[in-house]
Amino acid sequence: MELKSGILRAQLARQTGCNLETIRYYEKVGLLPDPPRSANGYRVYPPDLVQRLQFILHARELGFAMEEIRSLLSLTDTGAQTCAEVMAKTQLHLDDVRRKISDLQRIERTLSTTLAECSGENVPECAILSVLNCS
Amino acid sequence: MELKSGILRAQLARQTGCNLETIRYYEKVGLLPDPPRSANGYRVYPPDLVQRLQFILHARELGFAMEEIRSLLSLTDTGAQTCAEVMAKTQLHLDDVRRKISDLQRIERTLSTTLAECSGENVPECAILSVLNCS
DNA sequence: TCTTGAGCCTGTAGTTGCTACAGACCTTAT
DNA sequence: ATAAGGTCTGTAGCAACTACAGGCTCAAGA
Repeated sequence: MELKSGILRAQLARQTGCNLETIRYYEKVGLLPDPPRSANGYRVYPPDLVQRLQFILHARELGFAMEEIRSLLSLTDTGAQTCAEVMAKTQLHLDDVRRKISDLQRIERTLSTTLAECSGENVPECAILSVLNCS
Repeated sequence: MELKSGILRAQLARQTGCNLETIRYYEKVGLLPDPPRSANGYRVYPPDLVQRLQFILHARELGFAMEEIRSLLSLTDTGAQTCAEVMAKTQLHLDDVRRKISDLQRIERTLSTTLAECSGENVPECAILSVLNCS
């Protein structure tokens, strides 16, 4: 099969560590463009898509939601993005991450202090059950 | 409508703060039992279901997954639960919570240190974009 | 040449934990 | 008589994927 300077989906997946099906999903939701097709209908990606997909995957690792990633990409797609804009979006995401951390920390404190009150023995009375049953 | 010592779904929702539809959902997935019905087909809950639903809601607030709640309930439903069993399940959940916290903290550190490197000005160069674009 | 196996295509279903309808019934009050 | 509100059922939608099933196509080996 002749591929003038393009790669197939599995190669894109391998080069980025992305799941094969996820690539198709990102295409469906518009994070990746509809790629050109070869004569037999196979997707043929230009090599710079490796970079774009890696951008998406890195953003995902940092917990950005799809909608946030979409909006970051729409900035860079114009080529006229500014650090100020990117910072603003990132700051909002960071606020969200911090909220999640403190929610989880509150849960962590409740669980660990309650666990510390448990006898851990083969008895029906249990501090955790008391907390869950409290009205 | 005659309800011998039972309450309707909306009342159960009001008394627990639970969403109306969520009650039906918990019934469908087996956390709440199929309640008896009045002549017209309305659900009529015995009053102790308030307690059970509150147990579920408290567990959800503490981040327990449905499957974990199901397993806690199946312990208490026998009436022969032990503190040791409940502790073991709770400890597993706590481990999970702590994993999530440290994942989020890693993200938080990356985001905040990268943000600190940003100029925040109206220029295209941006530390965040560099991180997202790195290969 | 035939066949086998791998790779690609599409569409769709499943995941978790809900939430929100649509359309039909029933009850209560005016 | 009718209007407003409650209840019922089933189903669709959310995020963010992941994993099939069923059908082509392609390259390599016997």
